Amino acid sequence: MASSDQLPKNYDFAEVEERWRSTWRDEDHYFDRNSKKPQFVIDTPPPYPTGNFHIGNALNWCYIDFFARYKRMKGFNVMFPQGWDCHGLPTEVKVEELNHITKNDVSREEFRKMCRELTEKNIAAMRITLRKMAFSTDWSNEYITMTPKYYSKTQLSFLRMLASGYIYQSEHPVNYCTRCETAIAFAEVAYEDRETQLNYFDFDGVEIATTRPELLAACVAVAVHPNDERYHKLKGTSMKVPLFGHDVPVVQDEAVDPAFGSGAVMICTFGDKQDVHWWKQHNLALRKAIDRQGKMTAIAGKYQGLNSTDCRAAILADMKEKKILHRQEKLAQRVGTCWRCKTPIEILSERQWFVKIKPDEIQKAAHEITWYPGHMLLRMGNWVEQMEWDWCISRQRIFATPIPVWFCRKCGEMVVPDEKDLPIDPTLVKPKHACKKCGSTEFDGEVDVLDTWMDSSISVLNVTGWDGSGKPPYFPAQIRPQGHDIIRTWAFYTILRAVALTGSRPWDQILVNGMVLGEDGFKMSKSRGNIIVPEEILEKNGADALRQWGAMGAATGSDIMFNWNDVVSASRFQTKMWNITKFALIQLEKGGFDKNTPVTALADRWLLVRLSDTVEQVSDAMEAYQFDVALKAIREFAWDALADNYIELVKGRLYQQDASRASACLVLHTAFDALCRMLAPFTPYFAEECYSYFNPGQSVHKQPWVSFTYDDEAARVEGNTLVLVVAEVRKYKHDNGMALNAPLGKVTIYAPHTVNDEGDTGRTLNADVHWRTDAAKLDRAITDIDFNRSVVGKTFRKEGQAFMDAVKALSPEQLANPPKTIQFGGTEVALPENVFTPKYSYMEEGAKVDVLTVGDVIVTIAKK
RNA sequence: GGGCUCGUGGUCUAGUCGGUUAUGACGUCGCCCUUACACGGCGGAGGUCGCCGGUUCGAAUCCGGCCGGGCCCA
Repeated sequence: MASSDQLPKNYDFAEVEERWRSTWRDEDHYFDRNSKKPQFVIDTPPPYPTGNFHIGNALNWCYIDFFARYKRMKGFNVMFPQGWDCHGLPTEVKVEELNHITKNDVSREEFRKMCRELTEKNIAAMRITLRKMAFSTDWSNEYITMTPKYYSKTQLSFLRMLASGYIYQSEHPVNYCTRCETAIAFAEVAYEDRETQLNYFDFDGVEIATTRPELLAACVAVAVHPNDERYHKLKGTSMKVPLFGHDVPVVQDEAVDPAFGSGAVMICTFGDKQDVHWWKQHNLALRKAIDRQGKMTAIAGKYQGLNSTDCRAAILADMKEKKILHRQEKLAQRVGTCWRCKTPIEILSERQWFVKIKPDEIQKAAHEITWYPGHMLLRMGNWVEQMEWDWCISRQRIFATPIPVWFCRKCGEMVVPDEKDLPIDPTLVKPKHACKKCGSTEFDGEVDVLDTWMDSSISVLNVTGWDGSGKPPYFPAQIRPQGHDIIRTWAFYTILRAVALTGSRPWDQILVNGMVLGEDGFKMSKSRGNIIVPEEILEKNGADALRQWGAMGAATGSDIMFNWNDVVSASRFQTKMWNITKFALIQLEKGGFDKNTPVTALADRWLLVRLSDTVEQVSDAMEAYQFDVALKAIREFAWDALADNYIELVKGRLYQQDASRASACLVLHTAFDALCRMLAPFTPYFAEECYSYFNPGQSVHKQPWVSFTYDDEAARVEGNTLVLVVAEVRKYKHDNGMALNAPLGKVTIYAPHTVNDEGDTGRTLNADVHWRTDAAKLDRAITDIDFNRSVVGKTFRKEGQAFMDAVKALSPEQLANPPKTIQFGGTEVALPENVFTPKYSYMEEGAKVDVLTVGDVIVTIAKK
């Protein structure tokens, strides 16, 4: 044990956190591949390396670290890996920005190199924040998706799914961002409200309303509702498209809303998802009017080369000139946009690669996973149920995992590499063998690359040791922690891939965290100016305070508003605990106790009962990932039970030197030790610091989780009474304008049981206290009656009020000594036990005394 | 329009398989520098638990409707 004068007066989080950070060793958090302990593998989210670890990440990682540390203390072999999901557009855009180039100004390889360098720099910056936050990361299991080691696994998974028929290529309409010049998946489409114009124009004699006149060239049909009598005569005919002159059929479809616009609608390839639907259903022609750059194609005739906005204006102008534009109306609509750049997406038909979605097997696996909170499973279910198209996994970009296939230049045959040659970039290397079909040695490498989610959706396979040969050794993982915003992407794709590649669910449990909102209750955004970065909190209040906010800010799973109040109260709790530490150290260094000291005094036994309850509550909450409940119970025990009640009660005993002192010392030590351990997952720096003063050279993070139990029902009941009595007398002092330590004179406590308080009550109240078990010899008058309404209601139901009136009508003698039965409403009924408590006013031996009642305990205070 | 979710003192929040006086934090007001702590202690004020209706002896809690916020999706 260290000496108490080594403790600084104030807790200096900056100094302490820095010191432990440089003391702790990474190896202590490594997953042990030779361990016999049960495994607990975490499928940590690999963040996108933007260079800034934002507060949403921080919350997510707090949860992970809480249970990672808890599980280690519980004896699990924990793997808390750290990945980095590198590929993708934002980095490409950033590189273009920083270097003032576009991706086409340099070679693909040069561009990739620039992306890699930026990513490495960003990862380095984010690692520093992770370390400051004291996350117990397993750095031996770090993975970076842009490295050959990782993306060879991505490519292997691609080849396996290609071989098993999950992956195919096909020409199919896809969502396409013409600014990013790439296909995107539905999960990457963000819908935004926009105001647009609905244009009514003459379409070969029929009025048609459209929001997208620029797609006139891509018109392939006119659709009407089959029951719409206005258009019965059009059935089976064809119509001439204005301005362009090609003929299109008239089709009938129930999905046409006769009340919208004119009730006749033109089908274009493709204005929206509905067009795709109709196009498939009615087997219509395909007319591509917009190309990958968003420019009008040759079929747009004189409009060729215009972008869609200019084309729209030009076509409307031409319609006006031809006097076929009838009118225009404003219309609010939701348009699909690219979630990264907010450009409205186009639906283009392109040759792309797809992953087959099999809803049933995904649902089955999703249901085998335990979801925290449970309702998040519904979100997954809803998403799976309404999937219409397969997952488009090809992208026309550069910084991504290459699709490892070639095509024979002569016969078009697809050629794949040997698995042992992975990773490969088919644009840089050639196949090792000639084409099996035609013998040609001329090939074109696939230039499309993979969707980033193809990398990250095998994170769990990567960490559990998947290499394509049999079941991965640590699969499935125990838990996936992630936010609810990426259920439809990361969680969904991971389940899909795990099932496709291994046939089973990827994890046992999934813990879904909420979003972090700004202090104003809105999503954090630059425009609102409500962004809080973790670094700012680390600077002002330290990692432990930030972590406490993460635990207590809201129930696990619900959205959490950032709140400086919570950070401040977290810091105050640390101050309080720091002083408890100091007090305990000062008392315990005086010595005089050992583990075999008998614990006899009521206050001591009571605290052990409270501690036992707390340990149980906290442990249960940790198992259920209810970090708010756990930390709240810890704080309540430390602040309320230990500091405000117990220490105040036994202070006097600790200041003196006798046998009863040892009992208090043992209890104090037991409680303090348990507190350090329970705090360890939440406030690792702080818990380590406190623990180290009592156990120099030892780390609290290597101790087992608390398993303390103490069963003493009498101590619970009587101790609660004791605490309430003391509080009541303090309040009495307060009400009488006395200082809390002012001497009080004779206090007599009439309790139903003997109380061995070792003089604690008298010392803490600074009074001449006498505990007695006999009945108080008081003249008492009943002033009121308290009913136990839960008993009254259960027993008498509707007659409850009548019963209470009957009791009130009893004489004072009867109330003081209640009969077994009572009459009311014409019948005689048994008087239930504990159904009422009379309120008394007391006189002791004719002398003036103040009387307090606490439950069934009577306290008389004889004034001096 | 659909699904999910939330609505509790000035602010944030716990409680929600019904039951005596609705939890805590921050703020606020009063008293107290008691040999761990004034970054503290003790106490007070402050709530028609979104609104309306129902079930019940009894509803923040269960049911129905409405209003409002958030997220996801049409």
